[in-house]
Amino acid sequence: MDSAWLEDFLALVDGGHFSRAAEQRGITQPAFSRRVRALEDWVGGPLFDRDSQPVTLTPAGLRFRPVAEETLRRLYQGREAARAAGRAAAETLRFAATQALSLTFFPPWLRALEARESFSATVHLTAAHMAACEQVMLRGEAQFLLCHHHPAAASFLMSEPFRSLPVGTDHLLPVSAPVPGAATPLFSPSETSGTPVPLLGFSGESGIGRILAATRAVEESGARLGPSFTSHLASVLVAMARDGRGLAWAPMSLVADDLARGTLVRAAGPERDIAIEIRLYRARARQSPPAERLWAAVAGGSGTAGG
Amino acid sequence: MDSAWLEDFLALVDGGHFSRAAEQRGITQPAFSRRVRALEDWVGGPLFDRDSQPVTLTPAGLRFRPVAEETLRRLYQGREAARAAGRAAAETLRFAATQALSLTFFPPWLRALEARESFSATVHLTAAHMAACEQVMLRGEAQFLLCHHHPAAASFLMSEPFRSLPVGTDHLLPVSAPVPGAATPLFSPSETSGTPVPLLGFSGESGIGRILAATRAVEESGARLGPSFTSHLASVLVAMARDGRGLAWAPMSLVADDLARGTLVRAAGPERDIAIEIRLYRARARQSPPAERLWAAVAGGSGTAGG
DNA sequence: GAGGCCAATGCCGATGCGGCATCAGGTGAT
DNA sequence: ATCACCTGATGCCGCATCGGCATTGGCCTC
Repeated sequence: MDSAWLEDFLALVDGGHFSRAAEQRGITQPAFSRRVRALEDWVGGPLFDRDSQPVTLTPAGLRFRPVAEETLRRLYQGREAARAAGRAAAETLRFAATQALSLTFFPPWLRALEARESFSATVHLTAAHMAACEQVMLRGEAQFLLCHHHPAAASFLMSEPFRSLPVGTDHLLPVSAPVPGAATPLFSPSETSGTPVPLLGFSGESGIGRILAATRAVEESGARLGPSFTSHLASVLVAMARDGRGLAWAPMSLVADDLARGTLVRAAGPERDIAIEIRLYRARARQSPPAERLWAAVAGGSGTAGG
Repeated sequence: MDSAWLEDFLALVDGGHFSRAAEQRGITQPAFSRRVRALEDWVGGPLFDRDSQPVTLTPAGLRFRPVAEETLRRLYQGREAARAAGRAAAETLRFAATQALSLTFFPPWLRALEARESFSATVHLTAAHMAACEQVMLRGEAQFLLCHHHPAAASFLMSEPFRSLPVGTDHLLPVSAPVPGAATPLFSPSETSGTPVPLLGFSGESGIGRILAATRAVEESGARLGPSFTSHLASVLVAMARDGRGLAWAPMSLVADDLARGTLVRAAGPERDIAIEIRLYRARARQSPPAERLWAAVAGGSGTAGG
C-alpha cells in the first residue's frame, strides 16, 4: 500500500472527476485511474461509484475516507516528529565525566566555554566512574570524556581511535581532617607510631585510583597505611576524611574549599603533590557539527592538541 | 511511502538483525537493507544505529516507532471496516415502494417471504410517491420497486432495462364517509343534485393518480366532480374522505379496514372497481447475490415472470 | 444523430525493485 | 596472531511494474 494511493483517493473524493484529480496529482488520467483501482484492490472492494457524475463514494469508500485522512495526517506528523527528534539529538552535546570533575570542574568550564563561544546546543552529561565512562565512550553514547590524566596511567583512550586536548591542570594530594583546634593533620604519611594510618582508598574502577596505583604514590609516601575504606567516588572518600576517618589522596579541585575553610588539611608537603592534567577526549571519527564546533573552540582557546 | 516499509521497520525493531528480519519478511537481506534505507530517506534521517549489535533505534527511530505501529493498525482496521461496510451494503436489500403499499402491503408480504425463504439480509425501504420511486430506481439507489400497475398507465419501468413480477392484486374503488347513522355514502358519483361532488384527487406524481388518469375512471363515472383537494399521498386522501370531505378513489388494500368498520363506504358498486396489479420491478442488470436470491424466490414462489 | 466529456484499456518504454554475488568490518575461537 | 564466521552494505542484472500515449466505449447534450 503506497501512501500516494491515499492522497489519490482524497484528491478524487475532493475533485469528483478522475481527470481533474489526476491533473491535481500531477499524473495522467489513465495512470490515476489505475492507482485508484490499485487502492480498491488493496481494500478489497470498490470505493467509488463511477456511474454518477461527479463520482461518489460507495459505503465502503465513505467508511474508508476518515481512515485515509487520519493515516496520512499521522504519518506526516510522525515524520516531522521523528525529524525533530533526530535534529535535537544531533544538536545535543553528550559528555561523560568522572564524578569528581562533574561536581567541581565541569560546570564553570562549560559556562566559560559557552560565554566565549556562545553555544546554544543542549548538553547531556553522564557522570560515572572512570571505567564506566570509558564504556560510554566505546559505545559512542557520549561524544566527549572529561577526566584526569597522568602519563603513567595508561588507557585505551590514548590509542589511535581517540584524541584529546588538555583543558586544565590539577593535583593529587593527601588530605586529612585536622587535629581538633590545630592546623596539623589528624593522620599523615610521615607518622611512624604503632598503629598504621587508616587509608581511604580508591577502588579499581576509579581513574584517580589508577593514577595513584601507576605512580605508586601511596607506597612512595613511606607511610605505614592500612586500607580502612574504599570507594570509586572521590567525594565519598573526601567526606570520610572530613569526618576524621583516615587519610585520602584527592584532587585539589575537590578539596580546595575544605583546605581554605580548614575542614581538611594537607597531610604532606606540596612537594609530594602529583601533578595531573584534566583532558577532554573524543573519538577521532567525525562527530556532529555542534560537537566539532565545540572541539574546535576548545582546541583554539585553551591549549595545544595532543594525540 | 510504502506501508511495507513500516512492516519492515517494525520487523527490524523486533528482530534486531537485518538478516533475521529480512527472512521474517520473506525477502533477501540486501533488499531488506535497501527498503529500510528507503524508509530512512523518506523520514529524513537514520532510524537505526547499525553500529550496535543488535541494531538499536536512534532517537528519531524511537520517536517513529509508535507512529509506524499506529499507522499500520489504523490502516488495517480501516480496511476491515471498509470491507465490512461494503459487504453490509452488498447484502442489504434496498426497496422502493409507493406509500400506500409501504403501509399496508409491504410488511406482511416481506414477512411471508422471509418465513418461506429464511432471508437474513437487512432491508432498506424508501417510501415515496411514484415519481420519486422511479428516480430512485433510475439512480440505482434501490434494487426493487414495489408499486401498483395497470396496463393503461405507461411507465419507463415497462421498457427494456427493467423487468417485473406480479406479487399481488388490488382494486381501486371510490369511497366516501357514510351518511351519519346509515351505510350509504355521503358522496357518490351517481349524485345528480346541484352542487358537484367534492373530489379528493391524486396529484401527478402519484402512481394511482396516473392509473386513474389513464383509465379515465373519474370521467367515466359520470359524476359531476369538483376537485376540492389533491395530494400525492393516498393515505392523506383516505383520511380526508374519512372526515367527510369528499369522494376518493383508493386502493382496496388501504381502505379494507375502514370498509369493514364502516368508517368508509363504497361510493359505487363493485362493477366499477378498477382491477390493478401489485408488481415488483427490478433493473435487468445483474444485482447483488442476496438481491438475486430474493428475485428468484419471488419468481419461483408466487407467479410468472413478466417483461 | 453528431459532438464532447469522461473513465477504461492496450501498448510501450523507462524506472525501480529484488535477487545474486561479493565486499567490508567486527568478533570470537583456536 | 590468524582464521572463520556473522554482520550489514554494494555492484550488477533481469524482470515486474508503473506511467504516458493513443484509443475505445459509454453517456449526455445540443
